[in-house]
Amino acid sequence: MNETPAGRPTLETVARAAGASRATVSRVVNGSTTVRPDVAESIRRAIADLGYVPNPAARSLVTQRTDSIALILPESATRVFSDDAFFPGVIRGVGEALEKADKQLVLLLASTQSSHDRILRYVHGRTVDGVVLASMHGADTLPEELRAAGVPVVTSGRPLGEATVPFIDVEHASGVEAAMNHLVGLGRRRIATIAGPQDMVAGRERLAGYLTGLRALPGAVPLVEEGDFMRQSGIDAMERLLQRDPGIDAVFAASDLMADGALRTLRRLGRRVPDDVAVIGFDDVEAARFTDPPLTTVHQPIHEIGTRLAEQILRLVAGEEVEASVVLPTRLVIRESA
Amino acid sequence: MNETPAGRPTLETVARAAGASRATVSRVVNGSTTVRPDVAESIRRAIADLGYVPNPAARSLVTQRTDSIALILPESATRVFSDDAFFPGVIRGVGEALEKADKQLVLLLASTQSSHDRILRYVHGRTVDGVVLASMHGADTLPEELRAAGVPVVTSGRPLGEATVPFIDVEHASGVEAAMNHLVGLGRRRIATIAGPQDMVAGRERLAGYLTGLRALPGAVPLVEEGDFMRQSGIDAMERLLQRDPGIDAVFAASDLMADGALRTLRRLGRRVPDDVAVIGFDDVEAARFTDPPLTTVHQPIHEIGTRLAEQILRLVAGEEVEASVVLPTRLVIRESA
DNA sequence: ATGAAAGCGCTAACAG
DNA sequence: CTGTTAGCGCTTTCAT
Repeated sequence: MNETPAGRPTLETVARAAGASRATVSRVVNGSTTVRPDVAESIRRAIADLGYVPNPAARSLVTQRTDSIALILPESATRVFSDDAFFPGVIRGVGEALEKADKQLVLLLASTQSSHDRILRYVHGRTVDGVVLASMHGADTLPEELRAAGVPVVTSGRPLGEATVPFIDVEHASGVEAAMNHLVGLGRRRIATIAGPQDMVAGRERLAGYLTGLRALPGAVPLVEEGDFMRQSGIDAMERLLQRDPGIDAVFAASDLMADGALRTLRRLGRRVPDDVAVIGFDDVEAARFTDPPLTTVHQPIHEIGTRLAEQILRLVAGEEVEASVVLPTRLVIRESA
Repeated sequence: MNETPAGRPTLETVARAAGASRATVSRVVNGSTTVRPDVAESIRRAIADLGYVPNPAARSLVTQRTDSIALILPESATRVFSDDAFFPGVIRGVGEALEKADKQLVLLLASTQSSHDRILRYVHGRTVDGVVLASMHGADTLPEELRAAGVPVVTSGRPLGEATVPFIDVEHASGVEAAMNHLVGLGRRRIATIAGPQDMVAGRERLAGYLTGLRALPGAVPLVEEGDFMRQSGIDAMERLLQRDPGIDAVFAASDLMADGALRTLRRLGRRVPDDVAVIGFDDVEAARFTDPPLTTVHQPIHEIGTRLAEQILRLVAGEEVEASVVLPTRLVIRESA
C-alpha cells in the first residue's frame, strides 16, 4: 500500500527526461542564473511533469544545513501550557516568521528531565540549524550546554544568572511601575502583590517593579504573596493577602491568570472591584478582556516576542551578529478593574 | 566562532580510534547484538571520548526514514490557538507520546493559504515519516492530498465528507445529549443553544446532539444562534438569544469559551445562573473550573486525543494496520452553573 | 553555460 | 562475529 511503483523521481530522473546533466538540473532547482533560458525551461517542465521534489536529507548531507529551527519548551513552560496563552502565542510568532523565511519549526517539548539529554543529542546531531529556547527557570543549564555545543541559540526571557546567549525579553519592571503609579494616582494606599515564582526572571522582575513602585508611597509596607502564575494560585494568594490585611485597597498580580483568580476571591468575600479593591494583572492575554470586571493589565507583545526570536536566530544561523539582548516595551492597558 | 577545528567525528573517526570497521561501529550504534562484547565496549568508549553523534541526514538518506512526525495545524486551528486550550493540549499529548517513541515532532502551522503548498512540498520531500492533521473545516482538501502523496496520515476530528483517512474523534453528540438530559431533568423547558461553526464537524455534531436532546421535550422548538467557539461570539449569541426569547431557562454552548461569554451576558442582563438560566458548556478546559459560577460542561479527553493520534500514526508508519476511526467517550461534568 | 566526478556520513547486503 | 563494498540523492569544484 506504500509501494511507489517507480520510486520517487530523483535529480537523475529529471536530468534524463530533460536531456541535461544532474548538475544543470540542480542549478535550476536552486535558482542559479547561469543556465540557458530554454534549457532551464525544459528542465522546469520535466520537474513539473515528474512531480520532482528534492530530497532534503541528501541535500543536508552535503550542504550541512537543514533549514529548520528548533523551539524548545522546557518543563516549566509545558506545565503552564494548559491554560496560558503565552507559549501558544510565542509558538505562533516564531512559526509565522520562520515560515516567511522558508524554514521549518521543530518543536521540542522538554517535559521530563530525561528529555534534556535527548534534546542535547538531537541538537548535537545537527538536525536543526539553530535553537530558540523558551527558558524560564533560573537553574536551567540548557542555554549554556547548547551554546557549548556550538549551535546558534537565542532564548526567550533573560536568564537568571549571567546571560551567556542572546535573549529577547520585555520590560517587566517598568511596566509594573506604570501599574503601581496608576494605582497610587487612583488614591490607593494599601497595595499588595501576588508575585510569580521567584526562580523565574519574570517573577522576580515583576516583584521588583512592585517594590520600586511602592516607594512612591512613603511608609507603605510591602505585602507579598507568591503564586505560580496560574489561576488557582491567584485565588489562594488573595485569600492569604486579605487575611494578613483586610484593608487592602489594591493588588497587582504578576499574571492575568492570577489576577483573575484574585478577582474571584474578592467577589466571593464581598469586595467590590474596583470600588473596594483595584486589581491589575500582567500579560494582557485574551482572557483579560473578559474577566468581570475586565482587567486592567500590563501588556506585553507576545506575538512580537516570537517574531523577534525568529528574526534573531535566523540572523545567527546566517552567520550575522546580533544584539546581546532585545528588550521590548510593555504598556499599561486600562480597563474597568482599576 | 562556529568553526569546529577538527570537524565533527564520523563513523570513520570512531572506527579508526577503536580499531574496528565502520560497519561494526554502526552495529554498536544501532544496538545490534552480534558484536563481541569487548569490541563493543571499546567502541562505546571511543564514541564517548570523541563525543560522536550520528548524522541524521546521512542516516535518513539510506534508511528512508526520518524518525519525525509532522503535526499540521490549519488556519482555523491557529486562529483559535490564542485563547483555547484545545490545540495546546493536543500538541502536548502528541509530543509526549512521540517522545516516548523517540520520534520528533515537527510543527507545521498552516496559517495562510500559501502555506498549504509549502506543506505539501515539505511532505512530498519526505522530511517526515507521517502526518497528524488537526483538520477542522469541512472544505479541507489537505487530508486527501496528503493521502494521495502516499504519506501515512491520521486526522484529529472526523472529516466532514467521507472519511478517506483514519481519524480520532470524540462522541460529540452523545455528550451533548447527556447535557440536554441533565437540563431536562432539572426541569428546564426553554433550552437554547449557542452552536459552533457549521462547517466544522464538531460544530455540526454538537448541534445535532442538542436537537436530538430537545426531542425529550414534546413541543419544544429549537432556539439556535451560531458562534465561532470563542468568547466574544458567546457574548453576542447570548444577547440575540435573549432578544428572541427572554424566557429562556437554559442554554447549551458548544464550547466552554462561548459558555463563559454567555455567562457574562446573562450576568450583565441581571439573570442569575443557574437560578434563572442554567448554562452548560463543552470541552472542559481548565478555565471552565474558574468561571462564575463554575461551568457544568461536557468533558472531552484532550490529552488522550493527542496520545491516540500519536499512537495511530506510529502504527501506520511502522506499516501496521489501524482502525479507520477511534471515537473517544465524553462525559458530563457537573458544576454549579447547571 | 554545462558535464564529469568526487564525496557528504551512513546502512545493508554479502562475503568471509 | 566482522570487514568490504555499494550506493542513498544531492551539491560542488573543476574542466571544458
